[in-house]
Amino acid sequence: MQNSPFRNAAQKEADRAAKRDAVLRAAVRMFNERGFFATSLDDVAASLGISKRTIYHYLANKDQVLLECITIGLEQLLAAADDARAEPGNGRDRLVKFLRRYVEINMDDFGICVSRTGEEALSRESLPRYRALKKKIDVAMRQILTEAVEDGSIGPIDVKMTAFTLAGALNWPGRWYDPKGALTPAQISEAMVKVLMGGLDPRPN
Amino acid sequence: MQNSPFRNAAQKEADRAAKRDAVLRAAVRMFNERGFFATSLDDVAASLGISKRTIYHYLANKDQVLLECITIGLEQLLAAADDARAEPGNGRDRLVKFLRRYVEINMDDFGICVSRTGEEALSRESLPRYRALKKKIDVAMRQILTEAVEDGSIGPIDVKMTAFTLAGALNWPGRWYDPKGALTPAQISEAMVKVLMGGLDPRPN
DNA sequence: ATCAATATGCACTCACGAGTGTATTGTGCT
DNA sequence: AGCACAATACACTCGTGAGTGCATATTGAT
Repeated sequence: MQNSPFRNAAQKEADRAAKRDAVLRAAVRMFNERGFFATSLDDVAASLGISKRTIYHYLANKDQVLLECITIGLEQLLAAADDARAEPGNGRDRLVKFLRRYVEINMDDFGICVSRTGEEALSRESLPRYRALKKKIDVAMRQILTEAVEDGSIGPIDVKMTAFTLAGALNWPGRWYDPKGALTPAQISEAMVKVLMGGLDPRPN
Repeated sequence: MQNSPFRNAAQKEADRAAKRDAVLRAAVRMFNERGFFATSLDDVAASLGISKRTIYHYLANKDQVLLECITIGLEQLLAAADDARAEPGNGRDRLVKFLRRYVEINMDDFGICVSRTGEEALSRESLPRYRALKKKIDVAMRQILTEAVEDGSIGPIDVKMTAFTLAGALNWPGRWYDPKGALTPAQISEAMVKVLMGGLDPRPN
């Protein structure tokens, strides 16, 4: 299979995907740095040494650039939920696994983009897809919480409010995390999950 | 003192302040609804039945409109910290008081604006003031936490990470709170604080 | 070598929105 | 009455950035 057009076609496909990916990666970094609205596609193109027109060969418009970035981030979160649920141990173990990973994703480029971007940035057409993914994650979170409550490995908390509270706390690092700071994502994630699991009230021990 | 020019001058001042205030109130609502960048001052003016030029008689530019809105929100939070610290009871009581109020402020128009607005939206000139206020609140939060740890009314938590975790959780309602929803701010605030204080782990009781 | 398709750049249009110059109206003061 | 000043509107400039038409370059296929 030296010169089969198949392999070649696949190669082309891969090339194209790699370029598209590079655009998204450059875009998400600039979105996170300067904000979505303060970033022009001309800026993104310049940072890659290409022209804006080229970007439009891989992505339909600015809105789609953002939607793709967010989708990547959200899909990482979904994958984290699936992974956690496949884990052995009790409900609490799976929950902790999920939370730990959730925080870490929120300090990754695409995750940061998710936690920094509100609905206002997306177009009317992109919103349904965005909301659907968000919903899926919320459902997964509640499911994991419910299972943990049911097997008694965490206390009998209000699942809905707890899911909201956790989501807020876990998303926040996307706002202040500094890769050049002293703490690593793993340390931050561990400390935050500890606070959330243990609560502030003193524990008899 | 029927026709004293003093009263008149004061009256004028008050009129002016009231109008300025009305502009800010209209602006903050639209910022929250559609996002800062998607809101033009023409829109804000139209919603008040005035022309954009009038807005510029009360505020220097769009950046200042935003800064004022955020400042109002942040100052409410600062006031909440002061109030809480003046409260009787132990450290935990004061902390709970502060947290409860913090959440509620984040469901008020100006508070929502604070939690929805990132640094990217502000101009270089406005940032120092913004950051200074943010810092003050963070300091106050840590102070309250430290006092509670020291008098033993909450567990020996990591103050810095806890402050971050709390801030995230408490700010989140600004993103999803819907005034037309079933839950009142007081209910949400109570439930969230309960989750944070108690944690997820089961408590022997 | 040539053709078709894909990739890329250049230069443009177009809309929108921040901010302003100037004219007009209203209001209290003397 | 007339003056000074605040309030407000209208109509404008000007920059910026999304998106596009067209021309060119590159590359794989025959």
